[in-house]
Amino acid sequence: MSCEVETVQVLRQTGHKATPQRLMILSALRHAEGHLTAAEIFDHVKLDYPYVDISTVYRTVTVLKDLRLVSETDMGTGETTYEWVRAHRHHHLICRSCDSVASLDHRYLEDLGAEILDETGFKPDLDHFAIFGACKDCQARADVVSR
Amino acid sequence: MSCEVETVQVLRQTGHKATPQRLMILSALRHAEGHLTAAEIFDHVKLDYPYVDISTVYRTVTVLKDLRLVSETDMGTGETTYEWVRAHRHHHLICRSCDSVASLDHRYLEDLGAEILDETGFKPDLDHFAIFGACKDCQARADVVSR
DNA sequence: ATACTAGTTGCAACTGATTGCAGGAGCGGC
DNA sequence: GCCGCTCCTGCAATCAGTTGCAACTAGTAT
Repeated sequence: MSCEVETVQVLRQTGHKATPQRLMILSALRHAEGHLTAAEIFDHVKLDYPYVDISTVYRTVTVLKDLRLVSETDMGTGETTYEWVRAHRHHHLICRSCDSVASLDHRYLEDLGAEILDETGFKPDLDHFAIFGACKDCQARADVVSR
Repeated sequence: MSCEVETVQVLRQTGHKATPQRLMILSALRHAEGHLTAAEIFDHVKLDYPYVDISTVYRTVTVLKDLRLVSETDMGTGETTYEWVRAHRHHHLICRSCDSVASLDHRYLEDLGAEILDETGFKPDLDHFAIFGACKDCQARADVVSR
């Protein structure tokens, strides 16, 4: 647990409290590479503080998500995953057939967002999407049965 | 229950069986206006056949979803909703602040899909999206706190 | 009509996630 | 340093959705 000063400020400025539990959850997310499930965060925090409750993990990631500090993604595995939001915004292309995951630059969604805002006035959040479909290889193999 | 002949054919052609339970679930979805939750489908079917199990409802909508006969949408209410796929493909713009729901024409997503396919070779499914964000009114009121 | 088989059902147990509540703790003001 | 308001936590109950399994059945072949 270290260097979380800015995050703590963001929390306080928005009327939230910087509790030890939150800092531990924050730290787990910050120092992880890529996505973590709620259960993984839970296990990680338990090493330092065995009394945490899983509901605290869920409530904390909800707060962090609302503050746009972490992104939430349903990768289609049954468990939702969370990721610390870093500089490089990206999305995931998940193949329904072979479950491979590729990255998609934020640019594509940015254009879509701008277009929707222009034409409808609705300002979409397109922070972190999981887009399902068929990857190149599986299309080639054409064993994608769907219809 | 009527006029489900084509659907029954699609089921059979894909190696599925047209069971009474499925026909009732199908009928509930077909004759409903808009979205239904699994629980709503369940209640509806129970009127005709009180022995259905909720797991049958879930398994059936999964099959129908895979066949692209119904679309699944998480409207952010905690319950997933299902909708019979009709001619007019559309998406939903859901305001995080006031929970209002607006429609978005499929065209926007179609362009994005084509672009992704061209540049990455990944063929995305963009059938029916729920896009969260801030509606025009709530942006104006600027009581959208986020960050 | 009968038999066979793969897909389906209902049940019960289970998993991931959410919620209500009473006690506890952060943090801004004095 | 202490007070008090508000937010937060852990617990337990609950909800939405999934899964393993044995019994059953739609649809096909005979």
